[in-house]
Amino acid sequence: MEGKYANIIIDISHEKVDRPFQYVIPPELRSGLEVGTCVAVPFGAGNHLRKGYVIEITDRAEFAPEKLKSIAYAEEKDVTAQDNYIRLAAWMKEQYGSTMIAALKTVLPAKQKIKKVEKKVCELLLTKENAKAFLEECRAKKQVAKARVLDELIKESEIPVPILTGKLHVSMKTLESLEKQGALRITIESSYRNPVEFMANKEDVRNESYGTKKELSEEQRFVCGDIMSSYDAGIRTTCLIHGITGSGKTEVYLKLIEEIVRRGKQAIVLIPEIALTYQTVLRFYKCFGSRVSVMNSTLSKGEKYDQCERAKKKEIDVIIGPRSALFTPFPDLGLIIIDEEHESTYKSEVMPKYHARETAIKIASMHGAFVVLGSATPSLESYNRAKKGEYKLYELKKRQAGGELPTVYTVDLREELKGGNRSIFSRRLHGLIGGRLEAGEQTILFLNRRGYAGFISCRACGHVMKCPHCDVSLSEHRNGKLVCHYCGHEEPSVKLCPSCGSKYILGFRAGTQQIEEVLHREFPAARVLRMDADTTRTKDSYEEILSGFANGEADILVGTQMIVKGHDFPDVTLVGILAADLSLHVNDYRAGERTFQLLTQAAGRAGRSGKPGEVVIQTYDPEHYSIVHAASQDYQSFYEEEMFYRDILHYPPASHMMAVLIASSGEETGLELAKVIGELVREKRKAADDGTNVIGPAPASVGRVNDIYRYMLYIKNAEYYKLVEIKNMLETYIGERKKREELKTETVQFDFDPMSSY
DNA sequence: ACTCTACGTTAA
DNA sequence: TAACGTAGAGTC
Repeated sequence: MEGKYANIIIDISHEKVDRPFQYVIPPELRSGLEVGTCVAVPFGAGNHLRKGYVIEITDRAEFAPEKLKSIAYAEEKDVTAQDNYIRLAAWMKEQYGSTMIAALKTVLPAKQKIKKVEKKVCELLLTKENAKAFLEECRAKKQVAKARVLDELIKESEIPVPILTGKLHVSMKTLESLEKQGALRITIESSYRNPVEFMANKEDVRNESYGTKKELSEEQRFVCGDIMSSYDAGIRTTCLIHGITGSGKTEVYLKLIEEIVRRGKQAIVLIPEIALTYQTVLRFYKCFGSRVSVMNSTLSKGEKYDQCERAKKKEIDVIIGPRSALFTPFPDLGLIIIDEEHESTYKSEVMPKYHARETAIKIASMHGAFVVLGSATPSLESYNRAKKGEYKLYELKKRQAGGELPTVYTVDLREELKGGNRSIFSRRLHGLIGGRLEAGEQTILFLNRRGYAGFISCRACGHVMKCPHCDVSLSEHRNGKLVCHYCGHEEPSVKLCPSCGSKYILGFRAGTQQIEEVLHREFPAARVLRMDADTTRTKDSYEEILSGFANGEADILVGTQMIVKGHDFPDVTLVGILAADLSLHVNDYRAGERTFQLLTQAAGRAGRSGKPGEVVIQTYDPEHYSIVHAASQDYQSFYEEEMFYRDILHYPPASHMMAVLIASSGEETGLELAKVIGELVREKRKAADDGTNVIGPAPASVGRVNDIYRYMLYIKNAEYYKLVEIKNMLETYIGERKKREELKTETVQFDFDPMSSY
């Protein structure tokens, strides 16, 4: 790449210098320099040579050119892990439309707070008498700080540095000077803490009931064997394991990791944060002991840093964690496993809005590793790729404990209304709950209100108000109008159902709290646990409720989607899904897919340990394909029907879609810019004639945040790289207008194949 | 992280 | 007022 200047991030862990600095590229380095290259540059007043990373090469001087210094030299092109990760950051910036800094920050392991982890200790080297003499000498020289230190050290010969610098107000300089004079020594004790050992203490590890190494079933053995022999043959194709709920995917993961570790490689296991529980971690700990570690959001930066260091030094072979664990710097990475691959938490919500699946595949290809995806309800994206042969598909069709899949009843709530039942519980569900209480078995009641966004539906016939252009539900605005958040289509609110004329057409309101109250009224003897955002403020309370329920401390658990993930409840034989429609009609094209996933996962909770399970799905729309196929536990049919709709409407994975968020402090200026951008893309693409489809602009569903107005554009194209081209074009366009100071508060953000609605 | 600078303290 | 110490700013 041509360019006179290089923007460089200095390798110093301090927020104040955590930004690019521009340097002149000397002629002899013109050819050999690229983004990601490690260079040495003079930095600061002392012009000390420091390590840095090239993040951009440009012709534009962004700083007074006469003040620019020159790069001293470029590091030899050794393929260190670090360089790999810089290149990964550059890839993410390009793929997902982010700043280089943001990409680097997500990719590079936390370097900060090293001091807190390293325990620095001051140790007196002189004898007490000599020290006293030296102390007097310092007093004489008016070196009060030094005197203070010596005074303390005479009392106690070993003192941690933070105490000296903190309480005694002594600078590091003073201590160093004392060290030079030979009065004391500063020693660094670095102590790693292993969060797994911390978690998995005592009897639990020896307790056999927590599923130790079981014999693999024939199915499981076949999958492991086939994957490993492909690996040994040098094949690195991504694998998708589609295994029904309870088919024992974790056993397959454990076996695969064992094989990979035996070959001297390391493995990363990604799980949705919500499923990262004591139970899960313990299973891995039992297999790999202290060679496994956890990464999660409750760890401090220092602890995260520890994990990275241990990974680099090969002190661990396996790391378990959420999305961010992807960037654990293993030197010989062999395998990345993504469990519950369809989960939307694998897509980052902040810049860079990367998807863990694609990023994992990129990382794997950089390391000669491969990726295994696993789910009972694979995302349409993954299953589509498996069908096209891009991924290798494996199926696990048998339940591990030999149990049958539960019996599913679909209850039509419209019929309940006709029959005069206005309760939250249908008569069937009510009866079954009573039966379970008598039999002493457990029940889970599930309210899937994720992304619930005020859709309007008819209680009598189930009709839902939809956009005539986008096939997503219309949302009710405060001004009473119904709005589509993809294209901006607006229509007045309705009093009577346009389909059947009933006046019972309105939004849906019910919370876990109301359900709990009704339960107390109807089943006074039942012990009820409730789990939602209110009752799980802290991480521990979440764990407490789940394990409490698993241990039989309650008869009924009421909760939102958090209860259907991860935990095994052997005594649950009834699952009630109270309003399956809630997740069906959010204003998002993935609503059908999400509903199918939630229902299947929830139904899979019932009857896990041999005892037969029953599931009741309550809905106003029993004919909807998501509900029908979830009830019959038929992924294949669901996939085909959903894919048919995606094809027609060019939604992912049939096509790719880029969401463009335009934010501005001005209501008009924002809309104006959104329109201009829309037209710009339309013009350019009409000329190219490549099937690009521009939708909008429309106000975002949260149209104003902190007095910033937000507008959305959606751009669709079958080719991902075409969208990247458009993104790059828009980035330059915005950059130029910013430089001419035509744009000030306006910002533009991109989200590729979005998982969340705006 | 390191250096520089400006300001504060202190003992003569 | 020098000499020492310290807090804060800036680093292309």
